[in-house]
Amino acid sequence: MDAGADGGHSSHSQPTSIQFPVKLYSTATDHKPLNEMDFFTDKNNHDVLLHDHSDNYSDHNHNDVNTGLHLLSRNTISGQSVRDDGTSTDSDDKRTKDELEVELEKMSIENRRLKQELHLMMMKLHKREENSDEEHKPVNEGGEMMMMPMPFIDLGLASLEDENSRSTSEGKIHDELPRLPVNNVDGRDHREDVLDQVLPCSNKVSRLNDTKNDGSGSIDQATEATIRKARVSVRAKSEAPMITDGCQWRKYGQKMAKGNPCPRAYYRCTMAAGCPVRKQVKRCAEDRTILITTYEGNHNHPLPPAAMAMSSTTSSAARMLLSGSMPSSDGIINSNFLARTLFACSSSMATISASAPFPTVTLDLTQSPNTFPVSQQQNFSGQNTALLPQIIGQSLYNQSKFSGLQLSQDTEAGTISQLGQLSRAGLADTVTALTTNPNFTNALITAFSSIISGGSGGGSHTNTAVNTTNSYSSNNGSVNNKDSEFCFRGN
DNA sequence: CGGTTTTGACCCGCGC
DNA sequence: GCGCGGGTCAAAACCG
Repeated sequence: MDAGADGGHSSHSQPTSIQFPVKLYSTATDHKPLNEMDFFTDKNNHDVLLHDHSDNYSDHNHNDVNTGLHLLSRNTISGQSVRDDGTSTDSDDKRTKDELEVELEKMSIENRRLKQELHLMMMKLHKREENSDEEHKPVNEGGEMMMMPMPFIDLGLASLEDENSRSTSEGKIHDELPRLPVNNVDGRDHREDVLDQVLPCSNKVSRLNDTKNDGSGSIDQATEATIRKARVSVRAKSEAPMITDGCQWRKYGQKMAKGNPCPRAYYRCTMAAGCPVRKQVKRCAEDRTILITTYEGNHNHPLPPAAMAMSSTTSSAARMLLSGSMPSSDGIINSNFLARTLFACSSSMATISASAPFPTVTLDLTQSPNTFPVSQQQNFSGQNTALLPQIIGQSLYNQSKFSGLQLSQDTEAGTISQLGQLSRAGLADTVTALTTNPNFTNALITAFSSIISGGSGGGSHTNTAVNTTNSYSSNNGSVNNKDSEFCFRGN
């Protein structure tokens, strides 16, 4: 068999009894196959998102793994260089225990801060419910902070794909969220509100797309099909047969792809029964050191933090693509719009392929990310990679502000339908404004770069490099309305 | 023994 | 209608 995507390596067998999220995250790390490219295992920090550092994560197996990464980015841990194989340089040895403790303490503080923020959101929600005339239950009778399963920050297609089923039989993703009191004035489950507050922009953008629920639905069948088929592809240099993205996968097929001597492997998510997420893993025909992983669909179950990073990031990219793919009121397919915009802002980061069978966002991590503006690097340097979903969510949010997108924070009944009634042209403008601003794409790529640096090198505080040539020249790529593929190159 | 991988068969959409 | 290619199924083999 060709040393292709599959390579006869098994996805890690993991306990079917899931004690989310700690158990899974820990297990995924500990049982990582040695020949698997680990994108998201961040050895020094992780779960500041919602969990204490003092818990189970601390006993990660820190075996050095030769990921086979040939990443061009410069890996750093708190400013110190590390080799690509994840081992530290000599200077690392000089790090004192105190320094590590200080770092840990910083992360703990950040963890607490985020917890407080979440708690505040929950309290806010609770307060709003108290103000209603309806009888209600406290958000959390124990008075403790409510732990939210990870999917609540999933920006992904689930809201599009699965809300379809929600309207009829209560979508699974929605039900994965903890039950908040539903007996509100509007009778609406206010988990929606929590979603809004955690990621104000991205989720509302998703709802802009989701016009089916409010009866004003105007997304036709073709668009729905496009939505379901939208994919996010990640290109990365790796000799490993597969990247570790925090999820469990089961291989269900392999095919020889036309024009590629390397087989394409098909995987489905096995973290939950009936999870619709699939991924394809193949190698680039031109450069077999490049591993191409394509994700489709969205998880219908809680994800470990490591998986959230990938899920949210790819979903954000997909969201952007899908937003741009919506037919606008003036009849222009906005993928054109988006494509032109991307070209205009950065040809080095955006290429378009008409060969993709489905709308595909490609995150190209095979190039050096060292070409971002210093300001942007500084924005993300030192960010905890476990915060990637927030980084991207914030990125989306910030860019929406830049673009003048002022989506109502109001979560009263009817808001969703109001959002759904926003004109498509307005959405197109929003998407365009979003993507016109190079900060967004830079942010996305930088965040990914941080992940890679962190995952391969074990560093948590990854600084992107110093070289800051940011070229935004034009490109002569073609645009295909139906089969657009946007490729963000960290070049 | 249960879960995963392998691999040929099958299905389906698309272009001619 | 036919062939092709992508994607999935499912039985057998494999593995821990």
